[in-house]
Amino acid sequence: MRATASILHLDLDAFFASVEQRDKPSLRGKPVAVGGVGDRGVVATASYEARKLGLHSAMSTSQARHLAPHAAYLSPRGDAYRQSSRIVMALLGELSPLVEPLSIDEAFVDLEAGGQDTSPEAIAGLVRELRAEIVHRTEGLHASVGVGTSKLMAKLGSERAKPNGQLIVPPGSERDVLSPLPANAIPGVGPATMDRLSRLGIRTVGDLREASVAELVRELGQAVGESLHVLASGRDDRAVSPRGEAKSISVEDTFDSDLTDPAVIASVIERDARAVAGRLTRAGLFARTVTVKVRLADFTTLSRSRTLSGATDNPERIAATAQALITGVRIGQGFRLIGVGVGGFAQAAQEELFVLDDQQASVAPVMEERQVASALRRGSQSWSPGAEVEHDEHGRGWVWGSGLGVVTVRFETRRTGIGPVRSLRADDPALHRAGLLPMEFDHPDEEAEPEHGPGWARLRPTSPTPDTGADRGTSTPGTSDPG
DNA sequence: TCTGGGGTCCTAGGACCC
DNA sequence: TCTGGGGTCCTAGGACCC
Repeated sequence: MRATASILHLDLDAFFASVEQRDKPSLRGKPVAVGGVGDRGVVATASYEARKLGLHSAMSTSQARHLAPHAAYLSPRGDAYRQSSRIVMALLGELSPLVEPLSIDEAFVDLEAGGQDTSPEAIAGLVRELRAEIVHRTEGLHASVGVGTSKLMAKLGSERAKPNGQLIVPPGSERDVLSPLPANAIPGVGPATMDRLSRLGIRTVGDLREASVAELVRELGQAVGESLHVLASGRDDRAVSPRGEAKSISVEDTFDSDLTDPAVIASVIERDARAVAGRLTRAGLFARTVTVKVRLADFTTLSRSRTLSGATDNPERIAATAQALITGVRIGQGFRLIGVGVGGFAQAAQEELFVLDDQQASVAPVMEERQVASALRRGSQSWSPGAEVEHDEHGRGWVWGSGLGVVTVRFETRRTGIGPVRSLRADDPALHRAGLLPMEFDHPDEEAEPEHGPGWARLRPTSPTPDTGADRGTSTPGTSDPG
């Protein structure tokens, strides 16, 4: 914990859904849910309009459709989210060399390390400009920002500032802010930990602080018990540290219906193993440990892993190891999910002296991709809802829905305003998948050192950014955003 | 209303080594 | 024969995050 509020936490509001609303003008102001659109899907992000109808992340899509039958249900467009994320992260990098991305839409920034003026007035102004600049560079996305004396306080601040707001938690107010919060306001306290805590009679962060460390450690284990007590007391000294290299890579699929056919299972393993190997190779990494994950029909989740004697990025080797591992799992009522992952990374391959045991695995016949697709009952060229397309005659648009050989497309982009809907034949030769519409501030290949110091405000293009949305959080007692 | 996908970190037991 | 103690690696599972 520091003397000044100089750690910033930024969270992009309803990120996936907001990107969709930005890129699809007809969805602005409407309920939108992004996630798995099938029977077994879950909502990854709901727009604020959808949240008013009771939708939220992790809710099953079938339940969401029940609550909000007229909302738009879209498959995620990872490339589009990464494009906007890059822009925001690059902007944060201009504030300080110490930026720690937590996920695609969240990051901590150490403003002190960036040489920023950390007086409350300066911070409030800086954050306001930062948020306006994000709207400008991302063409309309909003962020909520918290600033505090520690990571915990900054994160709680941005949480409270949502949506589209900012909040500086004043130094010295930490305990007062923390005490009344429910214990699960602390990141890391989920349902299981909350259950155990309530058995100890602990409900709030204040209760947590009063509890003895010994008791917490006994109930929750060494690491969780100790860190929880420290955080609850507001003594959070965790540094903002840019992420190291990834520690694992994995791919997994949940199937529309449980898989029981060994040949289909083998083909899925083969495909996933190759996908993982491809990502390894592109990252220039080699892995020693191969893991197979299986979820049974009754939702029990199993994993089997094997550590090789040398690191590899060889698709055949990874596939053979994964095949050998899954052969050891009884199929029973069927597999709901299958995943393949690798870990234990090395920078170079160390091929093994003995590569015998995996080859002995009885490998079921592997099917063609087309056969796998049909076995999984997924159209090999189905158009996923939300996908960007281009039509030779009608121009750019996105898939509204498809089925029975017909694709319905709305022809609009974030630059066009609301466009018309047309139904086309799914095999219309003039209809293509489209790439991302480029964004002015996106520089995916740029590895240049960001500019530090004086801040980006001076580097900003001269075109004025319209003021978007009022700050929320200015009226929250015990906080300082002079507005 | 049955529960995604991609990750990280922790725990606990057993093997193995000195 | 009646059995320490510590360290590291591996495996499996679980909690949690967005």
